[in-house]
Amino acid sequence: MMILGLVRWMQPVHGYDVRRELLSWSADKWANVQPGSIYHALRKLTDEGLLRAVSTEQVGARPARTTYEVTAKGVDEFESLLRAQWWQLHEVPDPFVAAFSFLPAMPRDEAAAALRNRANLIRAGIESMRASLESDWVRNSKPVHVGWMFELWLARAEADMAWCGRIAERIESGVSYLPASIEQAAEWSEWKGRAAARDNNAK
Amino acid sequence: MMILGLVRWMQPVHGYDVRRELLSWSADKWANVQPGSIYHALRKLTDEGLLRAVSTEQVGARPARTTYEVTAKGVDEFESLLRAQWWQLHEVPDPFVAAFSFLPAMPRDEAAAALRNRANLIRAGIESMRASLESDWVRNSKPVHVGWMFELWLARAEADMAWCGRIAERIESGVSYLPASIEQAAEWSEWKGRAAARDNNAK
DNA sequence: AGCGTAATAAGCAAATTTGACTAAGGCGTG
DNA sequence: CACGCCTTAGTCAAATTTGCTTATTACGCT
Repeated sequence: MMILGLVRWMQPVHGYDVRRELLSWSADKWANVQPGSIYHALRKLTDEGLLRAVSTEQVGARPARTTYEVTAKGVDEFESLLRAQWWQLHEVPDPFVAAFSFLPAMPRDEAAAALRNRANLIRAGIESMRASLESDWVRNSKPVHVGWMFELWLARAEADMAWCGRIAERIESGVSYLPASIEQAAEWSEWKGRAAARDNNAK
Repeated sequence: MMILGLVRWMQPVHGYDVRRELLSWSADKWANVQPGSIYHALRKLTDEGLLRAVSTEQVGARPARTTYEVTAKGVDEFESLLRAQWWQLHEVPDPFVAAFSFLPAMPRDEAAAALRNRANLIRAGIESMRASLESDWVRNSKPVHVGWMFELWLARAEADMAWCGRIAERIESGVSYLPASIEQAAEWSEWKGRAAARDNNAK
């Protein structure tokens, strides 16, 4: 719950403010927060005594907005949550890795093409990110650690891109997917058959 | 839903088989699947007509186990799901990045220490991964693309580790977090105050 | 032979997340 | 000035995920 952190930073705030801030950081991508979850989180945190509802204003006949503040307990909880992320390593689930584990289900040429495509998408991302890193806007108006986050993103993206290229080459080189011992051969043979069939259709 | 892919690969299977396979790949880490979700997913996929329940056996008085198979529709759906992951780039949410965005809330020395610690944890992971990559067990009994997945993991981990080191140095060097233009200074001043207070307590 | 532990197979309630939906107010514009 | 369209603020049901629980049977050990 890094919503807590945001409330702490922006307090006092109402839900819609939090939502806009999250969207402006496009945090729906790298955090785990879609707009819909915010209000639930705010209420839950209030029930747990980490937040305090400060006031409820109403402008015209629009939905009333409730403003929140962090309690002392909330600050403590936030600090401990924060430290959990700083000091511990949490593997992040990556759907691409999951999909890659089904490599034998893809025709060879499609797999290689998809990896090259992926490398290009990543390259495009890298270039636009590098551009904004060097733009005056980020350099002058954002705290420097925002740039550092961009650097992390860049480093990971470059590693990914290089890997895609290497693997695409190996797939194109036609090496067998089978392990050195041939026992497993039978397990994958059905898929190999299907993939081969598609290879033939494609040509 | 890569459960579908597993069922396709292992069919016919019952839930517990899928669960064991997932755990043996420790897929609860890199996929988004805890054991509890499997049975729900199987039932949902069956309702949608992607799977078909084949039989229900019972051994002794233990819970009856239901065996599933993939339907033609299920195969189609799986292929399209698979391609969505191969051809498109999906940013993955990383809680560490979220936590790092709150850097100004951490005392400088703790932030640097945590990053160095993180680098060490990653280094340990890299070493054990490199060991299993070179072990005969993986080289001989697993399809080669499993090794390739390890390589991706290694490449990312090395990028992360290097970044942690660089950033720890910068934090220790005492550079200001503030952007070049001083306007924003006020916004962060409260946190700076707190962090500085803790810096003083620590010494 | 008895006892504790692990494996077998799933179920379920509760927590979380998602995505779509409301409904009024303001603003530009033809 | 009437019209669409965007912004404001938040709700809600449905989908998903999680973690815990149940209740046999098999196995190892003394």
